Amino acid sequence: MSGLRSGQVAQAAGLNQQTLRYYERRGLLAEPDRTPGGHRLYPAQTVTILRVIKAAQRLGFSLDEVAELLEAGRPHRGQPDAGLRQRAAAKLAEVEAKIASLSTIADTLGAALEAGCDDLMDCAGQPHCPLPFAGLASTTLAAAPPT
Amino acid sequence: MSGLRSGQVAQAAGLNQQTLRYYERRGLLAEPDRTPGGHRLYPAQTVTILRVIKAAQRLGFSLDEVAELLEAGRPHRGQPDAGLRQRAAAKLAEVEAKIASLSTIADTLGAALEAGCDDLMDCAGQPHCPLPFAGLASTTLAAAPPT
DNA sequence: TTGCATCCGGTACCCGGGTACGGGCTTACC
DNA sequence: GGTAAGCCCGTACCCGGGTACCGGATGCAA
Repeated sequence: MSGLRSGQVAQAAGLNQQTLRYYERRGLLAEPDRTPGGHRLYPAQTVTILRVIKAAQRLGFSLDEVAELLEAGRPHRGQPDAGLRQRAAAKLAEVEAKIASLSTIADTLGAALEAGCDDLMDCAGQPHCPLPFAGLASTTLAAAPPT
Repeated sequence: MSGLRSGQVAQAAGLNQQTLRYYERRGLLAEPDRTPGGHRLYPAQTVTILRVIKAAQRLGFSLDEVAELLEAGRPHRGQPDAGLRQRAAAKLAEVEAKIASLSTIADTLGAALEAGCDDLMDCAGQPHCPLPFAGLASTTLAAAPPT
């Protein structure tokens, strides 16, 4: 019933132990139990958590955002936490915005390929090729919060 | 017909001069002409290029990748560069993969919201909530090149 | 020609996200 | 009990992408 040791977890999740400790420091991973000697004992669930973290992260969430998401998705302790929903909903909107932008890019790339557009710059700068890059850029910038 | 000075370009593109020089060092921006005194004189096109760079970058391309894209999209000098097409096509595939992943995440978030799934971890770890996070994670990992 | 805004280059620093290293203590197994 | 593998913590380092600071040189206009 001991749980998993850091090495096992790390291996199972495909990352290294330093990273586990790092996530722990960052608050992404709860502090696990310890053996009497001080070695970490992780619940099996941890591997799943790590996968989730990695997945979210790969998709453009920062560790802080991931932490937020996890936090947001945590069991309501006492409160029917509507705040979580809001965060989740906000994230959803973010994701959708990213998808939209990426779709634009994809279309653009596709169109460029199709059209034999050989110089992205020319295309973006001149009206002969319907490259929405520039517009996309400004749109994106306008839509984005002051980074 | 002096062209634009770094400050103007920077302002027009919404970033600062250091960044221009940085991009130049990185090879994203060609070295511009100079005044006799050594001040940079950018062609107006540069602003567009910068917008493109920013747009691409915001969408998850690293500077190196952006450089590649620009390089790829450059006029064929002598060759009918099929290589460019390939790169562009590869990027397109990448983008589409990202979109797919993001869509999964979006669906997941949406489903979680709908289902009143309050703890992402529980959901991801147990079958009662159809959260594809874990699967997504492994899929993504498997599909991705050795980062 | 003087003067102020700009720009130059170089170097140093910041942040996010890890990763490596090293000395020392646990665990586990024989 | 001995010994190797594994883990501990702290600290330092790496990379990407910028950004800041600085002293000195230019640009440009009055």
